[in-house]
Amino acid sequence: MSDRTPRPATIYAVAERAGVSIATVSRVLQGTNHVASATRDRVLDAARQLDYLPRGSARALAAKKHEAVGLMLPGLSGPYFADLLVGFETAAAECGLSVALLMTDERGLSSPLRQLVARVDGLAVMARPGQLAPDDLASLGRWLPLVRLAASDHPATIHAENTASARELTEHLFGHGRRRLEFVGDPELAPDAAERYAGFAAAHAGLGLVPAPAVPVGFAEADGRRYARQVLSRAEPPDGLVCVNDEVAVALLDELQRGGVVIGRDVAVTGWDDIMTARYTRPGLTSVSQPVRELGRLAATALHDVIAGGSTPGPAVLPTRIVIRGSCGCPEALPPDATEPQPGPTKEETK
Amino acid sequence: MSDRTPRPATIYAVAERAGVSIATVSRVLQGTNHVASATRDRVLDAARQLDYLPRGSARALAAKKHEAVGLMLPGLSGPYFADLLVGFETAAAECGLSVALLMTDERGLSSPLRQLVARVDGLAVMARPGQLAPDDLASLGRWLPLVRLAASDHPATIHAENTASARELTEHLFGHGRRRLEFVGDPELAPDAAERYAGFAAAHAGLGLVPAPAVPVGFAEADGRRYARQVLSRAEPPDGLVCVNDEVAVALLDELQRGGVVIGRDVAVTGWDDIMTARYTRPGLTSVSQPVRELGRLAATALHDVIAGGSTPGPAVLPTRIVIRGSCGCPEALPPDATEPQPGPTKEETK
DNA sequence: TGGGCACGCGTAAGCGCTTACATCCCAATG
DNA sequence: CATTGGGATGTAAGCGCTTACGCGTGCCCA
Repeated sequence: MSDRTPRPATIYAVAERAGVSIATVSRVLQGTNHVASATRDRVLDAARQLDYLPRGSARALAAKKHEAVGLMLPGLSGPYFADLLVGFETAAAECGLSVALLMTDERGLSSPLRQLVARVDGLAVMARPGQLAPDDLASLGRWLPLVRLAASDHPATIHAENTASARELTEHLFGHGRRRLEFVGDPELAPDAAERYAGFAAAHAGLGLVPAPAVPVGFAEADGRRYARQVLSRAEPPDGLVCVNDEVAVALLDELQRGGVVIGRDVAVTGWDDIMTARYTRPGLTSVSQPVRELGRLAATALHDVIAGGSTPGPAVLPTRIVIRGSCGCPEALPPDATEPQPGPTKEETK
Repeated sequence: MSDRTPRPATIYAVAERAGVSIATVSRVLQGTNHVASATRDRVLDAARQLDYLPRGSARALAAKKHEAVGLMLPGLSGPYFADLLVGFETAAAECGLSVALLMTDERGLSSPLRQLVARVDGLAVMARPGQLAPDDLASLGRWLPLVRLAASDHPATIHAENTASARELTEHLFGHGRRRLEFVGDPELAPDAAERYAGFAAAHAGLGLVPAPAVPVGFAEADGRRYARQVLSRAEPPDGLVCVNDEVAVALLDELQRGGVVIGRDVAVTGWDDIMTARYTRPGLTSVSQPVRELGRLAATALHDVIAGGSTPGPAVLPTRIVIRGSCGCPEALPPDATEPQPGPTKEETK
């Protein structure tokens, strides 16, 4: 613990011990240039004996690169961000890049952001609308390669497909005979939400219907619960609820059930993201599965390409997959009463 | 995008523009020492005009500190790690520290780890047993302050209480009249798991019973499913299953239900972590809630204290809370058949 | 046998900051 | 009026590494 050597070995110590110059040590350690294998071994030995570890800061300063990328997220609640992060980190590591993380849920972001920007070679940003002024972003882009996540307004954004899936999902509910649909989620809160509502509206337009206005609620369970209670108190409740994400959907579903509503019969409920919980509600939650991890991975590799190659990162849109379970009204191979045996896995029809 | 200036402003440019020396610029920018307010304003102006941003690497090199801490995790699956990360990042940010993240699920960790260690002032490590050789850790500790997470063998570990809660949970099942209990989880896979099994065993010992050997399965849903199928095929199945975490528990619960087993009547099931899904199974999953976010927060602040103060980080053990729902056999205010209205929130008795 | 050419390695010039120390100037003091 | 002290600023020495450049070998080929 406390036998931490006051001054860890430097490249000079290694060079001296190996009887070579620091340049040679440097060459050996990063594998550039040719070094006679005998010399290399001596250097490697010396480094090992001294437990040498090059200071990242010194390397970064001299080489003018950090070998690190940053990821800025608007919070880390829910499985969505965790998965995104996994994909990002994995891909970054494969490219030999460290990952610096910044969550800026509520905090004033200016100072931490600058700190982050000063220590990475590229940055992936996912931010809520209004969280980051366009000026800030422009200024960021002047410093380093930038990739935007799920920002429909940005040219080089990378995100999952929303509008078409939302339309298809909505049409699926129409197919179940549902006509009084509502979109539960605030389009103002995220570009993704806006696109999903657009798809919801498009499906209505396709049938000559007028979509109900979006229900402006947040992304958390509490938001879903709250709205469910409001629905329960209404004289003419909707017969279908297209939720902006699964958190809202499962909470809403749960609360409606507690209010005596039979999901899939009285009302159809759908979510978005296909989180773990969607598989465990009764009925299972029909949802839209996004390749979130892939999204993170793509962000990291895009950054790596830009950093390495210098090309501008292109936009990308990833495909989604509608996962049908019981909450939309589809039959489900599940024990409604668990006393009667019903073997076999959940039926998950994918389009 | 591509109007990225080839050479961003340095401290020299700012100094020149402000008509002062770089020392003064440095002093102004980090608020040390006294600088005449007129001078300060000139410097600040110049910096703003040039959009100056100090290179992190140069600062780190000169100041011999990175102002960053690292977090090493064995994967990021499930809500557990995400929450831990949130706590860690939040606290680190409050201390003015950047966060570098390293996930080392399967990868050979040597190289990325070294890269990480070279760029932070302190490191919090959570690793599976055997993932990190004791030598590695000792060597790490020689480089920088280290905090271990959920590593019962380490002196300065910080983790949540396990044994007592497991014992209490097990005794709760005894109270339901259960006698053929099994612990589903591999004590070899994590110190936490070992401690939980120890508590499970202690409860048995308290009643003069001999605990069944632990069922060595992993932490994932698939592990729970697999074991459930095995249980279903047995002549004399257990009447209580204490699972190492909620992922395993919910999957097992689901699979048993599909096999016709009535949870809470035929068998009691409990989990650990109190993840979101635990609230949505039917019956709800009885689980143990850990202050995971607090754990992350504690790790970060501990590191900060060590870095700043030089004191060795002390161990810490955080309290847990047993959350009773229906899966253990307790009555639950839930609609078994959702056609009959049953208002009111889930009853969650906490000890 | 000599010129050229790789190859292997050392020399030294930075990279952009922090900070100990020196310096300057002016107000306060005897 | 000379002296002194201290606040404001400049000077310069690093921090530990990368890398352009160049020198000295030994070897091949003419």
